[in-house]
Amino acid sequence: MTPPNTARRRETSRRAILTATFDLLQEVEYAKISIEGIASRAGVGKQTIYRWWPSKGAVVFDAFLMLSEGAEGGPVRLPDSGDLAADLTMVLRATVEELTDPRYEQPMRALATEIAHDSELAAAYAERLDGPLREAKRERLRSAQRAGQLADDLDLDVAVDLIWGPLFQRWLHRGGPLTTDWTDRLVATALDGLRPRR
Amino acid sequence: MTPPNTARRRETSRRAILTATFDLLQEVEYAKISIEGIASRAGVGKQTIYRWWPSKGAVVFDAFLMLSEGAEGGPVRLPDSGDLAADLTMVLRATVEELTDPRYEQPMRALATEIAHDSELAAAYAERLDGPLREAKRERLRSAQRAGQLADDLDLDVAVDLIWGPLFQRWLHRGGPLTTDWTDRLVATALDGLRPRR
Amino acid sequence: MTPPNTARRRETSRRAILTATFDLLQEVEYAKISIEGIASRAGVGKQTIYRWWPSKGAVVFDAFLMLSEGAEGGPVRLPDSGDLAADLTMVLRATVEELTDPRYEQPMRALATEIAHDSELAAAYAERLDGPLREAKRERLRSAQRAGQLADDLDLDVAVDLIWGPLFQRWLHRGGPLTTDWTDRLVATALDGLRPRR
Amino acid sequence: MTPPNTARRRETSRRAILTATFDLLQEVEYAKISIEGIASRAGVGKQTIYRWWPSKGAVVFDAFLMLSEGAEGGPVRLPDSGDLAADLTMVLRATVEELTDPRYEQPMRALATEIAHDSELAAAYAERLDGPLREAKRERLRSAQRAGQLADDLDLDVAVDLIWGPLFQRWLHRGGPLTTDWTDRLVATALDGLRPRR
DNA sequence: ATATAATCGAGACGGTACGTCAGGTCTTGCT
DNA sequence: AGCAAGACCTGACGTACCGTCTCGATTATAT
Repeated sequence: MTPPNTARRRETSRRAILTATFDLLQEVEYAKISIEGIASRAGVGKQTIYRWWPSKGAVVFDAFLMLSEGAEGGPVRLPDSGDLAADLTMVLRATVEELTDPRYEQPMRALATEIAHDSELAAAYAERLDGPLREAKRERLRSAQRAGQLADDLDLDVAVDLIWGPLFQRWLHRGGPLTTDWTDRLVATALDGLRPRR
Repeated sequence: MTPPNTARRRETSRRAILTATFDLLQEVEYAKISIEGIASRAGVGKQTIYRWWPSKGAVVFDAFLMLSEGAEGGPVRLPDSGDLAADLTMVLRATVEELTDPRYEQPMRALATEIAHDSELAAAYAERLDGPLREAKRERLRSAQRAGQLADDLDLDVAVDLIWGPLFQRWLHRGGPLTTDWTDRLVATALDGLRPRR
Repeated sequence: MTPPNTARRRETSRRAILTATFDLLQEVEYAKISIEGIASRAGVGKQTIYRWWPSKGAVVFDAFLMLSEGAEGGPVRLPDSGDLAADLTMVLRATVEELTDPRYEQPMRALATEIAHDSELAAAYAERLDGPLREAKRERLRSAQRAGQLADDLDLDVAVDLIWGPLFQRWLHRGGPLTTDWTDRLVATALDGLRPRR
Repeated sequence: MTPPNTARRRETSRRAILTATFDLLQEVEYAKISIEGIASRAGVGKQTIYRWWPSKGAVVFDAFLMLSEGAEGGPVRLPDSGDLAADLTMVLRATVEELTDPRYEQPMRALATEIAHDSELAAAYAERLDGPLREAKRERLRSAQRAGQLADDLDLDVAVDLIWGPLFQRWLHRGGPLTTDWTDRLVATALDGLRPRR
């Protein structure tokens, strides 16, 4: 994602570009964001963007990366109180909070749709951004599995998809309101399954 | 979605535009499709598009609508052999087939991302395109519920999300390969839930 | 200038079009006047204009024709007090008045430049609009010639051009201010010639 | 007539645009010339035209300017054989030749009518294009005046208008054929005046 | 008085050009 | 060498009009 020799690269320009990008994402519709706009907002020549990023999506992606690296101190962990249902409920509620936060909603939709169209970006996303988070989710489930709260033969990847897939889908496609009621039922249903339990 | 008086509208132009749109969606990346391109491909003046549709997304949407209306004869129904697991497995495999069909993949990604950015479009999608299909899904589950195969207190809407949400999410975000193996495990896990039975 | 059978033609529409045209000429730059604009201002279908006039210039021309026919009662005559210099001075001052009248300046510039580009229109202009006026000018000079105030062998057509040519030229090309001082000197110089007398 | 900083301007583009403009003026009716047409003929982006010229008329004007600057070597001078009538006759015949030359007629009509509608352009024309020529005309007359061939109190500006005004007027408004016979009579009448001598 | 046919208003249509915005490349000095 | 600045060619935007073409709904004779 950064072709030439990084040595002489000016760090201040890089940060200015990524910050300007993220700021713009919050302010205007994604489709209306332009390289020119980013450059002028960042006080940077267009060439400086084209030199270091192959596409607008890549800039957006790096803007998120910068943000997440800034936030992070050490590996991500999901809460583990021993009560899986309670922990999941809490995490999903927090996720909903973030997804509907006006500061992040538009930028995240932008990232999501860029990924949908660009498989290289999708791979980078899977590795750099989603990877650690997904591992944390898997880890929390593994812990529950060890505690006998989940089926032994459960495919943890499928399980992660089963819980978070519906949430992201509903959010991205506006399938309905993201209420706590809904997330709570989602967790319960995923844990118990559709079939009647005795 | 169609502002002026529809009376004098020329049906041949309308069809030409929608057909051209869908054809283009298969050939070139969505972002590179232009109103100008659609108009010239359809042999139509640009104004004729701007007169009847408010945005590129709306045209794309109507192109899908035309397609689905053409295909449909009566209400959509999911197979009902009495064996829910088998039926769902089959339907999901077919869905995967469609989602990865080169003719439809790009157009459907385009539609999905347009919906993600335009809530009006999302509403129209929910009502006109996804609505009947979702009702069919719910109906199949209701039938199973009546047969005692699903929990009595199951929220069918959540159930639908639980099965199809992960699928669409994995497809759209390229979360991994869409193999029959994965869909089969998805169905099984959704039906049984994450918790151990017995 | 009016092709089909004039019998069934609606006179009210014709007048509305010509009036609207002349009004528009006063209000907006000639280049910005459109058939659509005239039609909508006149409350008339575009086809009604296209049916009866071959070009925008022709409509403008007819608008002038209508005006001049309205004004006229009998043939045009220039004043003839017996004092040619005085009469010409007066007439030229009046002409300047008209050429710089804000109600007429723009429309007349429009007509003048249409004529410059369309020789058919120029012929119609020469015959219907300029013709009678030019004949009146010639007649006034002929009268002076009979009175021995002009050279016997004078070509009256050249004489008319010599007096009014410079005026129109200065007006149309904005060669300088059209003051009474200038017109008076023009008349005097034209009458006496450039060469020294005696 | 040239807004931004001229420093970075590409001279090749400028010349291509002006040349293309002049060429087009010879080929097609002025009203049918478009910025788009000029740009494509010149192999230039439209923006490059809009960047440096405010209007189509300004481009046309500069095209003429380029031509006249190319032709010129030093200040313009009218022939001075000592015989004013002969010299003027010759010059007017040459002017007629030029005005009716198929290469220049349409372009010059275009320039003339642009000037008629745009007073800024008219001012630029008066200063840059017509100015030197008019001074040459005045100078020739001044020389004749010194030689006692013209009245001492003659206003040379009026005199210039008296000779060339009728010519341009007849040409632009197609007032009649531009024969040598007519121009010769024009010169004679202007010199002698309308009043009888002796 | 009624049929009948041209004219009318309205405005959709396939086009062309408008003047603007942005994309991505290239060039020019400055640091 | 990287950079800010910005000119350049390209292509698309959304709008305004072009001149043609239906549509009913008036008229104004010609039956």
